Amino acid sequence: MTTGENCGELQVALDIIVGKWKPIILFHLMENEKLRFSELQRAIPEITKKMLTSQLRELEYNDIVHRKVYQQVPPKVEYSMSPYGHGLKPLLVSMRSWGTEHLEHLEKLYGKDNEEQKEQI
Amino acid sequence: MTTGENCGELQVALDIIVGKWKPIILFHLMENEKLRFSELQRAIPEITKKMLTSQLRELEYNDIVHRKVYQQVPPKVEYSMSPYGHGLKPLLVSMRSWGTEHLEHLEKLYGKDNEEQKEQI
DNA sequence: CTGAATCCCCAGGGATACTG
DNA sequence: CAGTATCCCTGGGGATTCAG
Repeated sequence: MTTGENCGELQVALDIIVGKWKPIILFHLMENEKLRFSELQRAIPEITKKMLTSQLRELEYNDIVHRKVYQQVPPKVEYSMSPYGHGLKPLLVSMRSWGTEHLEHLEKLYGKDNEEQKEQI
Repeated sequence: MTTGENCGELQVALDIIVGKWKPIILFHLMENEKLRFSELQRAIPEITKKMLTSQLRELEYNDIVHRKVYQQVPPKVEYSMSPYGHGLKPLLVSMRSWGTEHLEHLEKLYGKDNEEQKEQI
């Protein structure tokens, strides 16, 4: 087996949770059970409808989130983690804690004002 | 605590391993102990020098990989996982296995020919 | 051999307006 | 309310060239 051969699978996993908005969307859905489209919008004020829609659609395609449409007027749509999607939570949590520790590590390396140094790359 | 508040940490973790080439670079370095610049190039033929350099620089800044320069002519540079960087391996491996399982899951959902359907999003 | 510097392109997002 | 549809712009990468 050549090295890095099965790296595509990692990429697959990344594609699910990468995207400017997917992480925050996922955390909101992890902590809130059910959220309407407008609730997600209010929770993430900077996101546009277009982006929210597309990110949710991708997550839905990957069976991470479930989309429940209430046939009524005015429309009502609820998003939630799918049963399968819950299997992603441990990974999400692990990544978040690694990120937290990494921030501290960077601080040790470069000091508190590491933002400027980051620019210099 | 408002929901999604600490999502930035997840983003931090993602920024490390995201990038078209970082995953494959990391797997090569995980499995090979030490690799020269040109060896990485040969291992990943499609990558350009520019990209390889920039991705390695970012990984180096984050103390994931170590860069050892031999002061000699012709130049020789060896890249390897840093001691700290090894702490990322479990996460990488977890993500890869999740990715593997997810591919099977998608296959169950959409069948073997899921590439076409993916286009339809 | 290991990069740095330039130029260039296009797809991923943002802003805005419209619709069932 | 929950999206589409359009237009537009930026920057992440690719190709190529130069350099120590």
